[in-house]
Amino acid sequence: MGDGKPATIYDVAARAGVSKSLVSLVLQRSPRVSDQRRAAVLKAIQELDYRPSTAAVSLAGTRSRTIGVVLDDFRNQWFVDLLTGLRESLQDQGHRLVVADRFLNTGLDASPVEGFLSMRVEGIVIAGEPTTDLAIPASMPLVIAGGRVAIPRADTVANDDHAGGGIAAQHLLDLGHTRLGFVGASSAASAERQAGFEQSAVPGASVVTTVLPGEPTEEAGSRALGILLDEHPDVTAVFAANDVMALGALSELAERGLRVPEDVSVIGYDDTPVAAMRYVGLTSIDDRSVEIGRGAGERLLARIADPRIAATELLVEPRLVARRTTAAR
Amino acid sequence: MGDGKPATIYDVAARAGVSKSLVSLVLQRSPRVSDQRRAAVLKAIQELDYRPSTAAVSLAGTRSRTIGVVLDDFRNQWFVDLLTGLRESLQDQGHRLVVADRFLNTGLDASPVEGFLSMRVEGIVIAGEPTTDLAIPASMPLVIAGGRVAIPRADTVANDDHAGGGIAAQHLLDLGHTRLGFVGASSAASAERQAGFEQSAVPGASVVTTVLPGEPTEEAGSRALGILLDEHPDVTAVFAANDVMALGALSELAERGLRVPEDVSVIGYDDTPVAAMRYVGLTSIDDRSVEIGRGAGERLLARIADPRIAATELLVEPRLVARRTTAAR
DNA sequence: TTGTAGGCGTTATCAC
DNA sequence: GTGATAACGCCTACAA
Repeated sequence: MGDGKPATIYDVAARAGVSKSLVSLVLQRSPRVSDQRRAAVLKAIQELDYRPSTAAVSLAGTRSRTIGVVLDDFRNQWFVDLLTGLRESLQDQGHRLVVADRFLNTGLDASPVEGFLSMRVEGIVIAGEPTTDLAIPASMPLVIAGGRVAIPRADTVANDDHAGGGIAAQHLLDLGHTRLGFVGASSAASAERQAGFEQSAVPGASVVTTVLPGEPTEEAGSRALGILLDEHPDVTAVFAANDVMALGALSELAERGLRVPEDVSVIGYDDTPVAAMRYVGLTSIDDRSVEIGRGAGERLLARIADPRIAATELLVEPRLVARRTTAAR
Repeated sequence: MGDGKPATIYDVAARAGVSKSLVSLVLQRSPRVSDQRRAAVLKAIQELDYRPSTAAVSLAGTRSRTIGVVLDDFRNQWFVDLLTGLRESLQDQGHRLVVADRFLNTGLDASPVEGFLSMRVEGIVIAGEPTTDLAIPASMPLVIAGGRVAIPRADTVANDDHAGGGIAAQHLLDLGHTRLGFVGASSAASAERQAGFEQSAVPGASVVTTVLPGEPTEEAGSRALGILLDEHPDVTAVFAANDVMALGALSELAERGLRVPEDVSVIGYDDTPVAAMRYVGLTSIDDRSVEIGRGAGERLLARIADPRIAATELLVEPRLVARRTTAAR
């Protein structure tokens, strides 16, 4: 099939011996078409390898049936599961997903949102913390997935960090640990996780913490744990604000000659792919990204249907994923 | 700005007191517009927060100025650097990048290519090995980035696996190792890397290999190294077909109580983000994804400009990234 | 340098 | 049921 220009409805109509309108009706699965003509049209579509032009569809139609997903960075893998959830809730309704991180079209657009606006998306999902420079029109249906910073008119669907911290504490208590440590950074999530951790742990154990200003990086994890161990060498279990910091903690422990989990148990947060690697085997708290995505999609659909509904906040319950880095005391 | 419907050129024209065409000319940076009118138009655009509709643009224009990038899976992080390179070479020409992995719009399209075809993209980049079920029209400008399976009419830009294997060997020889091992799987890349490795190593060292059928997974890396060490316990350095397998090798070594790099040096391939983590510190071969992306973008532009040019194959020279898992004998 | 008219491929609104 | 016909927002000759 050496196709020159893509086929149009006109081509299909001519080939099927019907009008352009009829083709359009078939495309939209209208029931008001005789089976005979429908078959003829479908046959022609097949033969011509016809494919509707999204440009023409969204220009002529009242809606673009497209949802834009803004990621902060393709390197933050958690979006993969989020997309799965979004897909589940959005594609049944025929919505197409378009993803972009902050960098994908820099040089063309100031922000990924710019591009989405040009595409006339019907709604936007922001994965993670929304940065203030996104400039999203007030009339655009919007949901924050995984972020805690609420934007007044936007729905929020996120993991329950406080509960997650509690789960981490309970796990360590169950294993018999009584001298616990927490390493964190200066983010809302870290603070929430810490609070939940301490609240659930304190009745049965002592908790010492080191919270470093700045991002929750591997480097920060190493430094924080170093400081914590220098002051409290008797700690037997450590909860890190996220997996990346936990990785930093692990390398710090290795450098100090401390074995994991024999000498110190370590638990992270987010259940990232790295944590699941056999070489790492990090016990972590699964933030249920798929669920978050599904919830976010549902909220967005509701908001698109009726933009005036009140903003809601949905918390998804996290759960423990036990691996090799935690063990009984 | 409670914007109801997005502004159109008509609105802009009316506000600036000019015709619609004039607005269009300004948008396209035409020099044949008086500074005065241009200023007026730009001002109106600002005030109305006008943004051209990509749908209308690609419908009316002769070209969509859009490039589709097909990823096999968002989990394979190497595409991140590839995108950087693609961006560098494509966006100067005003091309917009759209990415999709195999799953993004399943349920709507049979394959990501379907969606791109509907969008009337001007070209397609396939990241990694092209799967045969993609069904790309012969007339679509196409380049395979990072894959070795050539499609007749497509350009190929890839890392020079053979050279990379040689670099790995040379590194280990330089460190004084003489009993080398290789663990691989059944992929074209693995075979090439192995060949390059053996060819450069054999003069000065012995090489034993274990190649397992199937995918190059962490699990395969563990198994392969286990087999290799059982038969050849005297090996002091191991080259794995990729970082993931190397990770598997590392965990196998840990389980056997062998220290890295004191007892055994390990070197991977791809220089993935995981390898760069402090906790891992895996010496690896950088496949230069940014360069590959840049090259792929350039090839694609050339092919779009003249679809009849002969398909070319560009090999990018990889380079060593030495970290903690390799040391002198 | 500026304005006019036609068309891009599809949906939506009518008549028939 | 089916088929004209007018939008949709923009670009591109072409005319002025």
